[in-house]
Amino acid sequence: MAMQESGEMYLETIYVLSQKSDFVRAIDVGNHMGYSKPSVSRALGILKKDGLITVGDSGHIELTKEGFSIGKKIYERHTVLSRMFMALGVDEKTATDDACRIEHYISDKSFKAIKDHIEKWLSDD
Amino acid sequence: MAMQESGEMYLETIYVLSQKSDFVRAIDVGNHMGYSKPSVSRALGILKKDGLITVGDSGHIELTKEGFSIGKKIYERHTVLSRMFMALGVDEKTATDDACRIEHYISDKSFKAIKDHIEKWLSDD
DNA sequence: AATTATAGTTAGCGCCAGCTAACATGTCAA
DNA sequence: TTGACATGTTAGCTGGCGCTAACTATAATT
Repeated sequence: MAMQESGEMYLETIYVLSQKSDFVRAIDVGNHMGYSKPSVSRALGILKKDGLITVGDSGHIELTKEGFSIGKKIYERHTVLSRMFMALGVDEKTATDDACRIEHYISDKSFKAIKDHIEKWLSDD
Repeated sequence: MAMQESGEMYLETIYVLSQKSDFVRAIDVGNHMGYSKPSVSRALGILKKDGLITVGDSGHIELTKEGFSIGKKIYERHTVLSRMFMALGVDEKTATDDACRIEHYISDKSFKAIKDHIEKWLSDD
């Protein structure tokens, strides 16, 4: 089945936390997202079942190749969309909040179109 | 409670159908959205309870002032976002599909920023 | 008048994805 | 060693919002 907003958010969070720490545990994900332990536990179970993460005996979460590529993709959208909104004069909080929702709903095609456009636009100006 | 994507879609649909017809019934909404009668029936019940629509004895649906303003607002976002994506070179189907989801998730601030920008950008070019 | 079609509702199912309560484990400190 | 805190899981609740099946009521057709 197609990845849901929820699953993408978990993967993105794991991706981001992995950049900053040597390891990522369920509790870290929950703290970062503001979700309860059981919610995280179940969500990770699904991601594991779907082959998007692996969890070692120590509880350390690793993204699989596919999980990594989704997490990274969503995070890139997040940064590009946030920067776009801020470049348009939107305050940081609103920009990142909006990016955080839209990142899950925009198609590859439209995202690429936006990205290409703002690159051109920001360099021309 | 805050308006959900689902409720906004119903209001937008009723708004659009109202522009084209003398009256709008539940069945028309269902046909347009591709939803079953019971789904529409319940959704309309909620919108009615929330004071966003009224339904006369004939089954004709009317938007209240508040329902109208939401429907109109979402529809405006739909058209502006669609046109934006198409102006960026995205095909019509993708553009409208994306607009149809994003229209529910973008803040007023960011939408206004985008709208202002593309107006300027399209006129400059 | 009897049948059939159209419109709407009620009851109940399923999936998603939060939540709390309660419990199992493991580690660390008194 | 024992008690407390941290981490994770299980069971079960909730609300959102699709669905089908089955019913009612009204309108149109034969």
